[in-house]
Amino acid sequence: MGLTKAEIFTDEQNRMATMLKALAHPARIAILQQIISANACICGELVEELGLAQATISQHLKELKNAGIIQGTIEGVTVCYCIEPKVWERLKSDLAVFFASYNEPKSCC
Amino acid sequence: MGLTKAEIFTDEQNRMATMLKALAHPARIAILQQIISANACICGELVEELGLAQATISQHLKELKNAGIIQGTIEGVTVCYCIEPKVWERLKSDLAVFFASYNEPKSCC
DNA sequence: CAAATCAATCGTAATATTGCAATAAGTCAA
DNA sequence: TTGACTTATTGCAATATTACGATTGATTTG
Repeated sequence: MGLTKAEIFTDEQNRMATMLKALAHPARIAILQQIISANACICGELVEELGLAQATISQHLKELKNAGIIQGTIEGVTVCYCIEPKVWERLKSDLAVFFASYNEPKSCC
Repeated sequence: MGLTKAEIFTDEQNRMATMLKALAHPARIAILQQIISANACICGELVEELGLAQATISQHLKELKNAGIIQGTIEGVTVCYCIEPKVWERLKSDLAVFFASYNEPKSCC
């Protein structure tokens, strides 16, 4: 169907999956790495750095923005993107909790 | 197109995106939580726990297995799934590094 | 061996995603 | 106001994903 049955899962599971999906593309990973390494923000330099069309980059930025991971501020002609600290920290800690919930193999198949 | 241009990204970015994509579905999050909380392993109990058809669960398990996150062992008639410790730990640490690469807002838009 | 049981696979339908060209929309500078 | 420039949006085309019924394959039990 291509349609997730969101109603049978918990809010936590849905939220987590949504955030992970926003990250689950190499272009979006690359965009985030660029934004982070440029310390402050970036705009259409992303189009030059990555080898994708402007429309494509804009679309990926939109998805990251929809997930709340980044924030975009219009600065004259350009748009400045940066990490949304609270969402970033929350996701970071949610993932840490999730991954910590598995504690080594005691006995297994 | 629906086809990612994997060749323009680094191996690291592609690998990370692939792993995240494997996690990026509420059913797969739920499956992993079940496997973890059942301490050892599980099999078709997942079909009962989650409200999805057997074929659907099997498909999700296959994706997790393809990503290397879980491992399945045939035990008679049933199949026992469990976390693959090494892959789990590696992903855990890769994500920790990724999320730690952003250190609070110094000055931003 | 036959029946029962469990899981994987196949086939199909209904979306979703990715990527881009073309175009629109916004802002600055002259 | 008119260009020039930057980003967003629209409209495709080409896959990919999600879900399930039906079937197949493997294994145990009667």
